Amino acid sequence: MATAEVLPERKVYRVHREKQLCRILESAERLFDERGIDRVTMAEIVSAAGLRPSTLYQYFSSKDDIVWALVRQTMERSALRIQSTVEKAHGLALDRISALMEGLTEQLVKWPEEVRFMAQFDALYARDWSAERLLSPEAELFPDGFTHLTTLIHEGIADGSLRADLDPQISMHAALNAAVATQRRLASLGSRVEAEYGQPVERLFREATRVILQGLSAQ
Amino acid sequence: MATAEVLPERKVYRVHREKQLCRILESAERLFDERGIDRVTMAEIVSAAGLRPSTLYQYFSSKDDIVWALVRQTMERSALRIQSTVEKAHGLALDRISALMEGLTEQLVKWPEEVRFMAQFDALYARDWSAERLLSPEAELFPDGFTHLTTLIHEGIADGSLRADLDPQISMHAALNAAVATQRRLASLGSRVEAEYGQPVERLFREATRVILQGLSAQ
DNA sequence: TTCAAATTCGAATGAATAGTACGAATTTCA
DNA sequence: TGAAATTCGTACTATTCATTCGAATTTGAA
Repeated sequence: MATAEVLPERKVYRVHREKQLCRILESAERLFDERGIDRVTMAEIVSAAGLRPSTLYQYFSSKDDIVWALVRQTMERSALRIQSTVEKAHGLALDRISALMEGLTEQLVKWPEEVRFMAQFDALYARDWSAERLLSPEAELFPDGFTHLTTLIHEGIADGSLRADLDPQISMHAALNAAVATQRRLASLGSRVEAEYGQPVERLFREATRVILQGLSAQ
Repeated sequence: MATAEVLPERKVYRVHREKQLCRILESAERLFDERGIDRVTMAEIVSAAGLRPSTLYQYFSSKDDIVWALVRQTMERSALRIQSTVEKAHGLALDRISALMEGLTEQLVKWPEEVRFMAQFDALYARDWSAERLLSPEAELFPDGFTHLTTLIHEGIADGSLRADLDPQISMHAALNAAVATQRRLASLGSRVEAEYGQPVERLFREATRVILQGLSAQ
């Protein structure tokens, strides 16, 4: 009692645990995408991951735990990918916004399951997620905070690439939100879109971002 | 066997049944919005409607039945409301599109729970809905079919209100889809949007539609 | 008021489900 | 090789769920 106890320094097989964690998350992600988050049971995840129930509970204490881990992972991944796309872009503000849209397109085409998962998150979890738990997707995209977006508008007006009548406080938020919303809805509807509109998802999304960019552009 | 049996002409207390049906659907709608479709149990719907389980099953054979009835009802209602908004609009194609966007705004502001419900539908049910079961939201809006949208672009280019470089085959689909997607995502995120962007949902949505319209507009 | 049929109720059933507990077997890695 | 970390196997509890069935109640027409 007199001296602080040294923490047990519990030994752990880190690489092994990391791999198991991955197995579980991958299985869960696939199942969530195939059947919807709320319809997937722990037992299914267990057997998809090739484990026993008691083992799974060594890693996650509930399905919600798994969901949140996946959300975090997915957001981080997609933020990194899109950031790297955007970083390559220089020049006019409009071009940088265009690069951002291109990043969203790439994600939609290459990792539609991720986008679908985030769409489920939007519709089901976003409303009662606690702020501490997670940054918003946009915040994840722009670590400097939303001032970055506001600045972008200012720069664009200054360099003549964006319309002068845009409102720095909200235009960029609105445009980005519209793009993300469109991306996620198209991912969710998937082949149904193609059947009804007779156009591939990618084409429709590109056209949507083109319209949005056109709406921001100076001429 | 020789003669066809006359159908029993089963007697039914129509007005009573209609009222009960309403009770059930209203209770279910509220619960679905509060807690998410897949997390609501039959027992909850039952008690929210003030019935016994066995009574509910006289009206709906499963939760899916209830969901689909609600989807149909919600789509019909919103399509009617928006149609009436659009019908009042005349003149340039751009103005008619603008009226459509205004209709979406009104719906978002006045009946956000309906929009949230449809957002859940998009994310969870849309992928495996059978075409016979339901028209798409856009098809519901435009009974004449999608040719209407294509025509609208043609007219807009002709009357000089829309950009000449739009693609009649997809521009309008893309714009409408973007607007609907934005509307549903904003409804889902709700107060979270306001907390993070510091702007009311309505303001953000109006700005998004403004950008989209600007992107379609000739100058 | 009466009566048959429509509707509701009460109670019960069986199936899934989440989550736990613990000792034995297996794997990891120093 | 050996100690410890991890998994397995199994069994168990308790809950929640959807659904059914026959009895009771209510309805509306005569």
